Amino acid sequence: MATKGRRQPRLKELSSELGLSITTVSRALAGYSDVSAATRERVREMAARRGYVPSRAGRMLVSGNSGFVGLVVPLRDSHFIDAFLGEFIVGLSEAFTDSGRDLTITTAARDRREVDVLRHVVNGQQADGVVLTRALSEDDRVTYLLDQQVPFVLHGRVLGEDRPYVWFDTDGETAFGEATRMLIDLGHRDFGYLTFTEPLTFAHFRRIGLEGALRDHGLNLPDQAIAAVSRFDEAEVERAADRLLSLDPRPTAILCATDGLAIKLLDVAAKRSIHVPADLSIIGFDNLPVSAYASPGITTFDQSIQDSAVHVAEMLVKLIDQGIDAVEPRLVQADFIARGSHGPAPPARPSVRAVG
Amino acid sequence: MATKGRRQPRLKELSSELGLSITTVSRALAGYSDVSAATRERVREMAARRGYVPSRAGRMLVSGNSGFVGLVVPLRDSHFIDAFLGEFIVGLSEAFTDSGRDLTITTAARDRREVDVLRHVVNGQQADGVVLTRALSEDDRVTYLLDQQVPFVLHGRVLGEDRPYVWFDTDGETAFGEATRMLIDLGHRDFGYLTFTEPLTFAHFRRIGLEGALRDHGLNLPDQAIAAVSRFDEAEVERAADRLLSLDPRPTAILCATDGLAIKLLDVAAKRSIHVPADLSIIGFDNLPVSAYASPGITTFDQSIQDSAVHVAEMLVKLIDQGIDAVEPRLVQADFIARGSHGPAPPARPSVRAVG
DNA sequence: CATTCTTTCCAAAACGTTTTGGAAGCGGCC
DNA sequence: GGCCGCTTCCAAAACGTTTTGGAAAGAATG
Repeated sequence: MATKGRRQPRLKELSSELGLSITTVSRALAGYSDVSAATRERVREMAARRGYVPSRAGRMLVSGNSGFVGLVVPLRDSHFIDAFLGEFIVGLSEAFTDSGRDLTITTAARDRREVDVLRHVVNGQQADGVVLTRALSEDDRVTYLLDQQVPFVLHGRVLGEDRPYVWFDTDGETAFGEATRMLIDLGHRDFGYLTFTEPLTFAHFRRIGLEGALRDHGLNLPDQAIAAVSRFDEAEVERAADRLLSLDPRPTAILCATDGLAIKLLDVAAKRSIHVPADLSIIGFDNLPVSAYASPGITTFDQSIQDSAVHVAEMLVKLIDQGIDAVEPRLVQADFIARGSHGPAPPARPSVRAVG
Repeated sequence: MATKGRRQPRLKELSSELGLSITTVSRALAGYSDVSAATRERVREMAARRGYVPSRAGRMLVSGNSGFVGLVVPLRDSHFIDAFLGEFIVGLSEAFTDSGRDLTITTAARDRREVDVLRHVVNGQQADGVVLTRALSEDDRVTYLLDQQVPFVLHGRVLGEDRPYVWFDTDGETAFGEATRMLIDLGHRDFGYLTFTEPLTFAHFRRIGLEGALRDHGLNLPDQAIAAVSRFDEAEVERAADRLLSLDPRPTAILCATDGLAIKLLDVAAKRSIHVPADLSIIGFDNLPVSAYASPGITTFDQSIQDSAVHVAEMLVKLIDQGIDAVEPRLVQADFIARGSHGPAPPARPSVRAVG
């Protein structure tokens, strides 16, 4: 056992030292009018001097609210996605603190599914609401929280949920649609898409944007030009990139679901002496810090993770305080960041088959 | 007011449904032997079916422990340091969850000093222990927590605190000492140091390492070759880097307290057509993801932030459970990551003064 | 049969807070 | 003097849990 630290003063102690009842001290600190100005001052002075802060537990018990907001982070991902999470957490924490709440972070370990951890957090009443990141197309966390009527905000969207819920998302469909149109204007005709096998909703929408724009121009994305990799397997990304670059005809433009993938693809292209952007245009999403320093810099979309976090936090606070009718889901546009990884399509060259 | 969600079942409810007392249900779930095996099973089955999780508040109240561990994050810093924080948080959370605790994150907003926030967290009994990052040479947080006898682990060290406390640090002194010796062997004689004005202890030790190695070789670091910048002011970094590169004689090797600074310095050098590493060797610290992608890649030291976080978490858990005698402070060595930003000293060239 | 020991259960207290429903004292009013 | 209203205070209850100190019933022991 650790040596018990000097115990913090509690209401009982303050009240006996002041010769007042617990009730009066509590009400004085809360600023109620049924305690005289003189007493109020006396109480406040004493509380300040003793550094009194009400016990969270006592408060929770009577109010039913914990004053905490929960975030369940999934088992550890690749390095790049962790970067997202870190920034997101810092942004959330800042915004929640502004509203007098604190953020608690629980990890879904290897052996506990996220929804189980969530159930634990919710049923243990250790959070008045939760934030969900990394939405899946069909997400059991969303179903569960809706069933339980627990306030939550989803960063991202799910597909096919009829009940209303609060989400915040970046419009990847529009972004990749516009990127694709731009590339078509630059002469590109053979496209590829590098994405994740996990049914991440954002990857879905980005693909929809790409395919929609292609269709509008009478083009299409052949199945073999879509490479999907698990986000837990670094090596697989290289193999997938390699496969895309071996296609015949080889795509002249590859859109990547995230910057993390784009950077890997850039590496693989370099190894095969495929010049970017002369031979190949690459476009990513997220505007990771590294993307600016890759050579060439990755052309990408910025969605200001910290801003997203702040919005998500504000939405959740509003949801908790005022109910679901007070808050609208929100779709924000991503900013296009033009850097060096895209350019005009290379002059048409005969396919390997035509040569052979 | 938000619509109250379906209330979670509590002990009282379970007990009345089972026709048992609250005590028995509680003890059955806790596995005490004074409840029959049959009853225990019956209780457990019911609890599982109803998804019962004990209320954190109730537990806290009686046990005096919150089950939370606190982290107070300082007001928002520059982008690069935030990257550190994010990774650190994810590592912490993972390790704490393994020990059955959760991490709470509170932000020191613009107007609240860190130590005040800390006082709030501690006196409100919302954490059984806290983690401190970014140690300052003289750190009022450490003084406060020692006074209050609150368990804490400091990531970093302070100077001149006599009482024992638990810290975890990376040996920047040895690292920069060795880097300096290596650079001396490569022919460098004129060194510079780019650091922070804030009295961050890690910057202090890194500088000690640099100066110690210089002294061993009869060299020294002139005052004007030390440039210190506030970590909140991006523009100042450029000015400082500029100033270092304008010295006469111009340093041929500049050590930077962090990779963030090193990258800025690299940019400024490029703008002035100073070639790295031909004209200037740069060495950083932290091994940020971007450092690998800068060109040339930054030679740096890796301290595996996630591993640090895990160690810090484990130390704190031990400290809380077993007391301060059970846990030793710990100094770990950083890994040298040789990349392209350092090399042999350029051939001696006459100083500006000698020419004029 | 009376006594002790086990087994199985439970009522009550305690933790710290806020809220509810008064109570006491006082001055002013009829 | 009796009544009212105002100001200022407080006792008690409630929130959910764990622990303490039994109690009741049956089994083993004398």
